[in-house]
Amino acid sequence: MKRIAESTVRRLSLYLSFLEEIEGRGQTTISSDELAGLGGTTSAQVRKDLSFFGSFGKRGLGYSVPELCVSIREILGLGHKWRVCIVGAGKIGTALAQYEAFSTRGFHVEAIYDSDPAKVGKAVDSLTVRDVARIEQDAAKEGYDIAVLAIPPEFAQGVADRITRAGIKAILNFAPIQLSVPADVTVRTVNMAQELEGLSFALTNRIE
Amino acid sequence: MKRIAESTVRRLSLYLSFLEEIEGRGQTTISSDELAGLGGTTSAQVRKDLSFFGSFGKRGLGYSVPELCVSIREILGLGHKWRVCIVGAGKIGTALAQYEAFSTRGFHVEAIYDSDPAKVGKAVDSLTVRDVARIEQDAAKEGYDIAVLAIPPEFAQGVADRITRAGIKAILNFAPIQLSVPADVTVRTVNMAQELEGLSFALTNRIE
DNA sequence: GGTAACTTGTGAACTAATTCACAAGCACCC
DNA sequence: GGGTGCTTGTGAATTAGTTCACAAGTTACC
Repeated sequence: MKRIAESTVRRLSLYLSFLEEIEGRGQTTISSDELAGLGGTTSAQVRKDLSFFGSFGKRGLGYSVPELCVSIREILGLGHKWRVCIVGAGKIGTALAQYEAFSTRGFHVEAIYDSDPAKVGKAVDSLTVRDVARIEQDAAKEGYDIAVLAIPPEFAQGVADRITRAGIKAILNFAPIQLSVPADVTVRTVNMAQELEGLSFALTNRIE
Repeated sequence: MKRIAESTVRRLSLYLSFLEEIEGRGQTTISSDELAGLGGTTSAQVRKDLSFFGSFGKRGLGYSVPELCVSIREILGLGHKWRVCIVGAGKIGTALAQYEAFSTRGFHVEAIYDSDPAKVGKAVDSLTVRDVARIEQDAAKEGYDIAVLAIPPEFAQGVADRITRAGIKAILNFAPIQLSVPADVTVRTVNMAQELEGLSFALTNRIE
């Protein structure tokens, strides 16, 4: 299988969200052009993105909305229920634990961890904050697929090392730091400072 | 001025965070190769990124850490104090209002808004939640530069329309929706579902 | 059955981004 | 002052990603 660009995967995820809404409205077919319009891209881009994985449409007709939903879900691996653990029971960590978009899309938050003894044992939604010291043994036992790091940057690399050694292969990192992990581990970093600085750059360099 | 790629801006932001740390440790010069190593890129990439904006290094020596910090801050427009307002006083909105990385990097949260009467008037940190109905007049009066949207997706486009009409030119959007805005407005969207689905894809398609 | 109106899937062309590779500049030392 | 060892800045080459353009397939209708 040819390497798939990250931009393609991001767009597939976007298409899926549109398709789910459209499916909810009862529309049964959609053309690449219509889907492109919703996502701010081009019809050729939509067709190319899908073509990496097969052919899902009917010439002259377009795509069946429900079928395309199923196909994209399959491509993205959304058939599974992924087991997620959150590390860091601060503001961001607890907000994420309660974030509904997680569960509604097949990502199940199994546990939340912190190193602060004052937080361990407290309830967050239906979960109890666990001591991060246990995370390796829990990871082995519960088989977490994804770890979400919502901890201060100075601890992030240490925790990343420990959880990757424990076998976790995917990390969603909210710490403003570049994690280094083994090649078979995938990291996505959400860096608010970086996003804001991108906006700052755009505001500053607008008049050219 | 030639159009600068978003990836370049992201990396500049990353370099800056490394440089600030390095400056704190008292190191006075750095080579493109060393900086590249920290950011997981190549020395040519670092030099090319900087070359779009001028020449900041000394051949044979490398870059002066403090000078490069200043230069990148200037490029990114971090000299200003940017005025930020947050829309949505839910979990994410309030977490963001208290997020320190905001203020330490020159982004000053001036106000937080919500439409829920039960939330309006409540305190969040040193701010009082305001009624979102006021946001246009406040924007005009206080001159917000950046709006952060932390509201449910069904309201996001409506609020985006209102604040762009009120003159805001930059939006950091946490709603899982594609915003459509006038061409002179910059939007950065942080879409957690998209990030998680990217991880799901990576986990699913790892063995090839 | 034929034709008109669509729309997909995909090589080819193009554009953007990254990496290469090397001349030119600087510091240090003899 | 000239040589040595580095490191930048940047055109050229390469690689990656997007858009074009069109053959081929589908439906609707006469």
